[in-house]
Amino acid sequence: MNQLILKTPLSEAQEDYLKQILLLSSGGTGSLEPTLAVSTQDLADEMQIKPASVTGMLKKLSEHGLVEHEAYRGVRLTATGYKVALEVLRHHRLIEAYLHQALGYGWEEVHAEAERLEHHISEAFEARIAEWLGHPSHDPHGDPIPSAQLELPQDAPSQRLSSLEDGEYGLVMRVATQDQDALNLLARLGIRPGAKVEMLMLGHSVEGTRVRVGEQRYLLPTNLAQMVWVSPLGDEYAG
Amino acid sequence: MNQLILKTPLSEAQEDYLKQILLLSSGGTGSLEPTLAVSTQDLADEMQIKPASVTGMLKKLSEHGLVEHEAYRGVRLTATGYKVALEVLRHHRLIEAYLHQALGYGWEEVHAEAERLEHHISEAFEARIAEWLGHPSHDPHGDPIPSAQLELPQDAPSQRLSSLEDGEYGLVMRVATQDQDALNLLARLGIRPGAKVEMLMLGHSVEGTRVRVGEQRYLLPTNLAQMVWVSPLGDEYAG
DNA sequence: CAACATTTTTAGGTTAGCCTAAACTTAGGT
DNA sequence: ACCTAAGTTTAGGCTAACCTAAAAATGTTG
Repeated sequence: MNQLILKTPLSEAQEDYLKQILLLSSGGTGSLEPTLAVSTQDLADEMQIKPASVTGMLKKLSEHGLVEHEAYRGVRLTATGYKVALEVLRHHRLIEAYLHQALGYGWEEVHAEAERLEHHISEAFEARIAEWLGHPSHDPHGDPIPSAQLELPQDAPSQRLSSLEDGEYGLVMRVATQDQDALNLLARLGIRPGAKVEMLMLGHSVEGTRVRVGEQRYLLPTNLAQMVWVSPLGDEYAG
Repeated sequence: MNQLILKTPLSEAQEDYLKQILLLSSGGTGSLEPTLAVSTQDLADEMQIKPASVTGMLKKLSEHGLVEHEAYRGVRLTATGYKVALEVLRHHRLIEAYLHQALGYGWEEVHAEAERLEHHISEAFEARIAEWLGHPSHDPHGDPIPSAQLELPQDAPSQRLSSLEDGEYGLVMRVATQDQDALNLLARLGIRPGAKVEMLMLGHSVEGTRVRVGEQRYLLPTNLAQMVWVSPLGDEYAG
């Protein structure tokens, strides 16, 4: 319903740039407010292309009024660019939710498929799957889905699993990575949105982060523990 | 299941060429046996591009061993090219069926959406929607869907609606056009797979083709009546 | 069977989006 | 304040898939 009207329809590459600028500028906290400027390098790393190619594309996006690019100082989304990025993100996350709930994909499997489909569905398709899903506010990774009006749901505050105190319990709210191997591992351990995780005593060490999920104890690489966002439960919820 | 392994993954454009060569070479009869060679001109017309562009692409497809192109004499699919074309067609028609049955699209609306999606779904997605649908043999237009092994269902013989005798009844089996306006008109009149149509007395004239659908009588442009394939029912099934 | 209209190919050009290599900021350490 | 490393931009290339214009092959027809 919120079909944005632009002079030129955007290419797949252009949509991906805008989406990545949004994700990087909001710093992976899930809040999606485009605060910081994003560097050419960071975009290049994220998109697996060379910085020189990024510069070229930023010039084009800038001419189209979708970003503001100050040479050597990074790039920011304009109001229009921000809306387009949210629209792409809405497509992506609705598709993830649909693949999971309607077609039985595992929550860790949906990203790659959504990544390709997000650029090729119509507004009608978006509307129909949103309807089927009951207009969900979050995707299977716990990421917020912009509404049809491109507004973001208000998320309860959460913290990284790695920041829980020894003995503290957390309810997993988000798994914030797109790395397929990381997703596979976390899925295998049962660390997914809705799961309860305990930070073990002496849980923080150079060897990693020690946690309990269900009956099992795991030594988790700390960088993985940083990708998992939890809402603390207090020790009384043990079990 | 039947993921074809090719040295180079094909581009969207290449897949479209192979699909169109298959559809044109089987002459729109629905049988999908690649009998005739296809001319550069016909491909150019169908795909809305210039003949010169077609020649260039045929050269490339020929180098990849997907078609045999004899200069000035048209093009044919090789065995490999035929399989790829069937795979693309399977994607297309499964998607059409899924959009219709799972997401409530009208049968006349599904083509455009499927046209874009067919190139961007994984084999896993194909398998899941095929499963959900119960491995259908035909899409919402009545076109046959190649099986996962790329075999085609055996269709009962049918004839064009325009070839029914005066007073004869026909059961609509296929609506063989991709023209959106033609589809809209036929859908509005209730002429869809499964519908029963009567050829009226004096039904054939230069003004068009006169038919009855349900309670209503229509003067149908004859070219539209030629797109509709029916299985004759005999007059006794009146009503 | 020669001439012409049609079809097809060739030759050369465009745009999008990537690349490499080299030149140019900018910022940090002393 | 300078010098260097890191980050960025410029310049020049490449490929895919389209285009136009002109040349060449085909086949139909008088």
